[in-house]
Amino acid sequence: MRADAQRNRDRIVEVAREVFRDHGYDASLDLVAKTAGVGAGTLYRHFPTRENLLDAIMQSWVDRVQETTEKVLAFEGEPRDLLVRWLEAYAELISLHKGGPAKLTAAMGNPQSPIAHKCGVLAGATQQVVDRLRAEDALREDVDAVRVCQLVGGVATVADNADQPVAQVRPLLEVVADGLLR
Amino acid sequence: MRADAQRNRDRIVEVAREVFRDHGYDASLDLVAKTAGVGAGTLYRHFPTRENLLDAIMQSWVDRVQETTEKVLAFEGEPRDLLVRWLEAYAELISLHKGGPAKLTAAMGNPQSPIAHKCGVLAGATQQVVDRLRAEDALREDVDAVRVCQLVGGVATVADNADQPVAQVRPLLEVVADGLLR
DNA sequence: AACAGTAGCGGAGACTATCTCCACTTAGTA
DNA sequence: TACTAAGTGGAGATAGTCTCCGCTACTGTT
Repeated sequence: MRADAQRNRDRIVEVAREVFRDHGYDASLDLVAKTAGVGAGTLYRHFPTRENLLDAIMQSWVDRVQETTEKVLAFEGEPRDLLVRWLEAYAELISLHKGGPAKLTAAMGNPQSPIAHKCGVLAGATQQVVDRLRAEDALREDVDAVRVCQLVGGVATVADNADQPVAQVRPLLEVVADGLLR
Repeated sequence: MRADAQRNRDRIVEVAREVFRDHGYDASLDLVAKTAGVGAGTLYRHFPTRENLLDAIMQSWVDRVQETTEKVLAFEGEPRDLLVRWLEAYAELISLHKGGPAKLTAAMGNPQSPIAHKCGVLAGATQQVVDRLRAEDALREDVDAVRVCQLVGGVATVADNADQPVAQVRPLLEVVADGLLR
């Protein structure tokens, strides 16, 4: 990629992050372009869809997921504790942006989605948690990582839609955790 | 209201129901107007916002909720059976329209919403189920009707976002049910 | 340093959806 | 039948998405 194109790309991502934070994820993309000082065509060439742009913005989010994941997986203790910790971490991670829970949970089950691969870390970590609980025979038989993600995703989506802070759904996550365990 | 205005109103509601079913909740309102054979102005005078129109459409939905509710509440059997039946009925009822789970679950916690009062029947029925389980001391202490609604709403929302049929989330509802019970 | 070739740019404008305005039509009434 | 105000419809204002293409200027070559 040419140097000036790279500069524009970076600038668009940087500006978009601010615009989306200030105006919500529905903000006009033309506004993003104008604020970044580029034409609409330039924005759309770099990011054909809104999702592609979100994808780029989320790169820093992926780093954060990685970090949190390692922390939780390092935990050695009761299965229920591990599970609750993971569910909470998961809910928090997907709720960092308004609209995140719904978007990420939908992307999780749809490999076509441009942000699907960003979810890989989350899916992988959930799988690891499931494996550990399975090894200790603490989990229901009919449960897999996908279902865990769906359940937490659902709870987080509800909180997000109601403009509630994620912290407030802890009791729901405990219910989910107890339902997941034997 | 003048007779012709009433006719137009009824026709718009009838047509909108079909259009929304076929094209999703985001269908163009101008399309609804055109299909109903009225001008956009007529539609917007009767229903200033999209939500107002949805509200009108949902009247028949309320009737259906009432009916289903009575059926489930008439069930006499094991607490877990009752709960699972209700969770399934609930999920199905809020999933009748694409986008319904998210909209209804959000409205459930927001009394300002134009469709909030439509949820009264659902909330009431859930409360009745909770009361019965509570009487039999089958429910966790920290659980109330609101939380039950949030959990099922979340699961249904995930299914809806992923374009899965509601029937497919039965296992998730069982997990939720087991988590809710003592 | 000058040049050529092309990657990349910008923004006008096509397209679509929402919603308003007001000249015109028609139901209800006397 | 004639009056009047409730009701209508659809053109057009406004706003967002996305494309097209003539022009600009970056980069590698000489």
